[in-house]
Amino acid sequence: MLDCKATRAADVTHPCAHCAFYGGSVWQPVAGDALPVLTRGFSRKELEAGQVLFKQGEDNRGVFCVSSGLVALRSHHVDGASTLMRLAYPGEIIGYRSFLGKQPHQTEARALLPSRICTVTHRVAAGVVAQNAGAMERLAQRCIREIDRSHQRIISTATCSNKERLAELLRRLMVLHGRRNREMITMRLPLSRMDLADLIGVQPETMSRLIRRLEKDGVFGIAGRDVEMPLSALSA
Amino acid sequence: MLDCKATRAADVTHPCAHCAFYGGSVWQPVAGDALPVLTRGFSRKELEAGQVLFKQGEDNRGVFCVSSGLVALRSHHVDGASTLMRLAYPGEIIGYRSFLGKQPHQTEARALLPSRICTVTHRVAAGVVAQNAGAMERLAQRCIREIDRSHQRIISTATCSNKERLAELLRRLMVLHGRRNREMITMRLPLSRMDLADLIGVQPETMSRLIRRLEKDGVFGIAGRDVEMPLSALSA
DNA sequence: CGGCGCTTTGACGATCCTCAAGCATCGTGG
DNA sequence: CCACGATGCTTGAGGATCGTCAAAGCGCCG
Repeated sequence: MLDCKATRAADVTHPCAHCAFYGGSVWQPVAGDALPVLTRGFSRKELEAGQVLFKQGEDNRGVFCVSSGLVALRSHHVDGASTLMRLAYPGEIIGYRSFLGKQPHQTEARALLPSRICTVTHRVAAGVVAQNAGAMERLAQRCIREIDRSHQRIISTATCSNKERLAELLRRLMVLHGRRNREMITMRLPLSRMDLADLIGVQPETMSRLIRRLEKDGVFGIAGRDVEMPLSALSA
Repeated sequence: MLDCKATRAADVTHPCAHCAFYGGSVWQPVAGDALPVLTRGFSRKELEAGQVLFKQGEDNRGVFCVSSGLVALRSHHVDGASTLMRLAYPGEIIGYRSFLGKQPHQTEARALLPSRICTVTHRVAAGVVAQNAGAMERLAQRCIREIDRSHQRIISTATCSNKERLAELLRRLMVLHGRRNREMITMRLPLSRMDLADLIGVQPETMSRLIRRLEKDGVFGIAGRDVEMPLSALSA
C-alpha cells in the first residue's frame, strides 16, 4: 500500500511545473506524498477585466497566485472612499495575508486586465504549510516582500511630492506595460484616473491636475489612457 | 549519551520562562534538545534612552525582543531626513525583517526610554527556525501584524488629515503611557517634536503648528512633553 | 435622444513647505 | 560667574499644493 502511494506520488507532476514562475513558486517545495494532495486542491480560473476574485470581509477560501494579467488589491473605507493597496503581477500571490492571519480578507481583489488565477484551497494550503517547512519559509519571504513594499510606500509618501510619486509610478508602469519604439515608449494605462488617484492617495480632481502638470513638464505625453515618454526618461 | 542529552534538555528552563510575554513569545515553541541551544544563543542587555541597538545598513546579528521600555525604528534617507517607521513596545520583536530577508537592516533601532532587550543570535535563531515549525509560524504571524500595521498607516495617511492623525497618535500614546486622575489623563511624551514630525510625516515647523491647533480645539493640553486630555476623549 | 459614469476645469479656502528669525534650555570653557 | 555655542522648539511670511464644491465636457449605451 505504501509503495502504491509512493508510486502514485511520483507519477503526479507538480501543478505549477509548466508555469513560468515555477522556480519561485511558494508551492515548489511540495513533493512526494503531498503532491497529489496539492494537485487535488489546485485549480485555475480565468478572470475578465473588472471581475472580482474576493471581496473585502469575506472568509479566506485559499491562496491565489496571479499566473497572467493584473490584479488590484483595494481597501474600501467606511465613508465610501477606497485606497489601492497593491498591484499584483504574474508570479505574485494574493490572499495569503488573510490565510496566514486566519482573518477575513481586508482587501478586495479585482482584475484590472484579463487574468489567469491559480488557486490552492484553504484546506489544502493549510495542510501543506503545516507539513512543509519549505513552503512556509517561502510564504514568509512573500510577507517580507510585502513589508518592504509597504515601507517603501510609507517612506515615499512622507518624502516625495504627489507629482514626483505619480511620475515614478508611471515610469514603473511603463517598464511593465510599455512598448518601445525608437526613442519613445508608449503604453495603454491599465488604471483609470480614479484608480491612479486611489493609488497615489489624492482626489480625482487633483489627479487630473497632476497629470496636466506632468505634461507641462514635457516628459510625459498623456491622452486618455495612452501614455508616452522618451526612452531617456526611464531611468531618471 | 542520548539519555544524558535529553536529561540536560529537560533541566534547562526556557530563557523566556519568566518573561511576562512568554506565552506569546516567538521562541515559546522551542523545547527539548533545542532548548539548551536556544539558551546559549540568548542574552539580555539594558539600553539607556537614546542608545542604538542596531544601525541602518548593518548586517543582522540576531532577532531582538523588547522586554521593557520603548524602541523606535527609523529609516534614514539619502537627503538626511528620516522617517519613524514604528514604535516597538514590550513583547514585540525587532530585527526579524532583515533576519528573514537575509539582508542588512533597513532601519535604525534606538531606545526612546530605558529598555531591556533580549537577543537571540543570528546563528541560533536560524537554526531554531529551520528546525522548529512552530517558531517559524509565530515569526510569520509577526510579519502579518507588521503588514497590518503598515497597511493601516498607508490608509490613514491617504484618508485622514495630519491633524486627525496626530490626535489619534496622541490618544494611542495616552493609553500606553498615561496616568489617570479623576477626569484627566496625563503623560510625559516619549517623543521629541522632531520624532513626532517624522512619525506623522510633516516638517518640524508644521508639527509645532499642528500641536497649537490641537490645543485650540480644546481637547489636548500640551506643554513641552507634558500632555493632558479629558478621560472622555480617549475613545473618540 | 437622454441619462449615466468618468474626466476635466474653475474658484476658493485650508493646509503644508520653505526660508528666516527669534526664543528657551543646557552644558562648556574662560 | 558669565559668555558662548549647540540644540530643540516656536513664530512669521510667502508661495505651492491640495480638498471641496460646482459645473461642464465627453463617451457610451439603453
